[in-house]
Amino acid sequence: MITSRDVARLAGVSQPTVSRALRGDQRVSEATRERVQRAADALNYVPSETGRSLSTRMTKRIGVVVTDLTNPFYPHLIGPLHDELEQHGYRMMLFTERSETAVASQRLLDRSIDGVVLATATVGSRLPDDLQRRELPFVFLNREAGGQPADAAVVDNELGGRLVARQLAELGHHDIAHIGGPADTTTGRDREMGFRLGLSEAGIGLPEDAVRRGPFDFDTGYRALTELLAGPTRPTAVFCGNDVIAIGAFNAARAHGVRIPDDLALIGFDDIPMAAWEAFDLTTVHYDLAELAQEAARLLVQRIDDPDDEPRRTLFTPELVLRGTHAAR
Amino acid sequence: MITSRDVARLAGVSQPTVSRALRGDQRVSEATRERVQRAADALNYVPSETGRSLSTRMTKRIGVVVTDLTNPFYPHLIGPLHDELEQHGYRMMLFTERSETAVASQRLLDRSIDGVVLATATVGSRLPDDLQRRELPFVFLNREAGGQPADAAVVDNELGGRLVARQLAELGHHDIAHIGGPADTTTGRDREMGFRLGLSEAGIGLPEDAVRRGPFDFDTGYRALTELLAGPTRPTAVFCGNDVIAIGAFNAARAHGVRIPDDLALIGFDDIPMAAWEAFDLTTVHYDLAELAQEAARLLVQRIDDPDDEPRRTLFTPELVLRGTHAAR
DNA sequence: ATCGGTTCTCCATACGTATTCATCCGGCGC
DNA sequence: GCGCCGGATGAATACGTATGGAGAACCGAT
Repeated sequence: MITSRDVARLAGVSQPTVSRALRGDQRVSEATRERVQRAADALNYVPSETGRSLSTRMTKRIGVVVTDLTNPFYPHLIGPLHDELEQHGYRMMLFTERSETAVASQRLLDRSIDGVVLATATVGSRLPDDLQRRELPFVFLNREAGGQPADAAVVDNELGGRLVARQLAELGHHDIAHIGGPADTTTGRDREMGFRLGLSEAGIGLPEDAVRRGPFDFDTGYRALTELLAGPTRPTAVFCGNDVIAIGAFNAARAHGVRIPDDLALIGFDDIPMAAWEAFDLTTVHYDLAELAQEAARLLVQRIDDPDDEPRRTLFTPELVLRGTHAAR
Repeated sequence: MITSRDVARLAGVSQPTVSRALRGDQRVSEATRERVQRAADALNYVPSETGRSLSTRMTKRIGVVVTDLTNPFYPHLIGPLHDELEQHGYRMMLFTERSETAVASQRLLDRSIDGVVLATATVGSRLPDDLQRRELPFVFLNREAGGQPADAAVVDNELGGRLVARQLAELGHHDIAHIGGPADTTTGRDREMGFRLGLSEAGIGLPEDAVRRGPFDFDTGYRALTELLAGPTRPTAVFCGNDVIAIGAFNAARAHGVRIPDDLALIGFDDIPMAAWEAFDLTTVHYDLAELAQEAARLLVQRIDDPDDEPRRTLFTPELVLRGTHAAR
C-alpha cells in the first residue's frame, strides 16, 4: 500500500510536507507542492481515510437510519439526502433499525460516523437519548420522537390532515374513514389529529371503528380497505396516512370492483412521484420531499460545525394537490 | 472520549489486555475477562472503529455503487444486500456514480471500504479496472461490464428475452416493439439480443424503428410508448427492458386511451413487487431479486476472505410470469 | 557583519487499537 | 533445588495521517 511516506521519499520531502502540500496548505511553497503532486500522481497515491480519521477525529461520514428500504417512500428521502451530504463532503452509511438492540446502537456509537439522520423515529425510542448522551449530533427527518427539543426537518402534518378534512367536508362526504400510520410515529399521530380536528370543525365525526392503523406500507392500505369495505357502513371517502398506504387501498378497491372516485374518494399524503402516475392520479398532500431531505442534511452539517447552537426545527407547509381520486358525494 | 486505556486503568490491567478480553481472546483468564467487562460496561465503552481499522487494515464496510436511488428497482436490491452484508458483519456505504470522475473513484480507493458492489456497471466503464489495479475486491450485481472475468450475480438475460419472444409469437403477434435499456448495459443488451433471437426463430422481424432505448426508468417507457403509438404502424405488443420502463409505458398507454391488454400487450422484466399490484398486473420475467442481491453479498465476502480464488459467476434462471397485460392477437 | 523577520520545512508526537515478543509467575518433574 | 514448561499479562510497536512547535534558510535593513 502506498502511503504518504512513499510519496515523501520520492519527492525528497518529509511526510508532513506531503500531507500539507496535497491539502493545499499555504505554508508549502509552490515548487514543493508541484513536486509532491507529481510524486503522488506517479505513485497513484490516495490518502488513507482511516489514518486521516484517526488523526482528525472526524470521519466525514453520516449514518442514516431507516427501517424498510423497500418502502417506496424512503428512496425519495435517501436520494436527495445522499446528494446534499455529498455536497458538504460527507458520505452516507445506511443503517436499518430493525431491532433497536444494544448491538445496533453500538454501531452508531463507535465513532465511525460524525452524525446521524433519523428518518424513522418512533415516539418511545431511546435512540435519541443515547445519541445525545454520546454527544453524537443527529437530526430528525420527516418524523420526530417527542422528548428533548432537537434539530428536525418536518412537515406540518396536523395542517395537512386538516386540509384533507376540509376538502372532504366541502365535497359533502359524511361517512369517512381513516387508514393511518402507527400511533407511535409523529407523522401518523399528527396527521390523524389534524384530520379529526378538521372534521369536527365541519361537524363530522370519525368513529373509532372507521380508523385503522398500521405500518406506512402497501399491505396496511390493502388490508385495511378490504376490511372497511366489508364493514357495516361503507365509507364514501378514505384519508390515508401516506401515499403508499393510499396506493395499497387503491389496489384493494380495484380488486373488489370499487370504482374510484365514483364509489370511493381516496386521498394520500406525501405526493411521491408515483402518486402522479396516470394509473393512480392520486389526490394527495404535497410538500417538497427533496427539499425536506436537503434541509435535514443542512441542519445536521451545521450542528456538527456548531454543537452548541440552539436546536432548530424547520417546518414545511403542505398543500393539497387535487387530482383524480376525489369527487363530490 | 472513553478509550481502551480508560477501561484498562479502571480494571487494573493493561490496554492490550482490554483489547483481548473484550474480543474473547482465549489467552485471557476468565477472572480478568469479567473484571474488564465490568469496567467497560461501567464506562459505557465502545471500541473505536477507526482505531481498529487502522490496526487491522480492515474496515468491515462495503461500498455499494448505484446511479439513481429513486428508481424503484434499486431498493429491492439494496434492502436484501444490506441485510446479507450485515449478517456477515459488514456495513453498507452508498455511493452514486453520477459522474465517474477521478474524485469519485478516489472515494472508493481510499481504503475506507473492504469491497465494492457494482450494481450499475456499464460496458465501457473504467471503474472495474481501477478496482482491480488497487486490489479492491468487487462483485457485479445484476449488470456486468464485460472485460476481465470477475465475480458476478446476474440473471440469464438472454434467456429471459427469448422467453418473452416465444410467448408473444405464440400469442400471434407480428407487429412487435421493444423499449430497452441502454445499449451499454449488459441487461439492456442481452435482453434485447435474446428477444431478437427468439423472434427470428419464430420468423418475426424487429425493425430498428420499433426499438427504443433509454435509461431503465419510468420516463423512458412513457416517452417511448408515446412515440411508438404515434408512429406509422402501431405495435400490438411491446417488450420492455424492465418493469419500471413497462410501468412507464403502461401509464402512457392509459394516457392515450390504449387498452391493455386488448389493444396492446405489455411485458416487463424483473418482477418487482409493484408489477403484481392489481393496478398493473404486469406480465413479466421473474427471478428472485432478493436472492440475487444476497448471492452478490456472499460472493463478495468470499472474495475478501480469499482474494486468489477463481472468479465465480452465479447465473440465475428467469421464468415468465403470466399476468394480465398480455393477450392473444 | 549583525540582527530581526519571513518563509518554508522537519521533528516529534498524537490519535485508538491490535499484535508481536518478552516477561513473569506458579507448578511440575527430575 | 534446578530447570523447564505453559499460561497470563505487559511493554513496545505498528498502522497512516495531521499538527504544534522548533529550526533552517533566506532576505532586507541597519
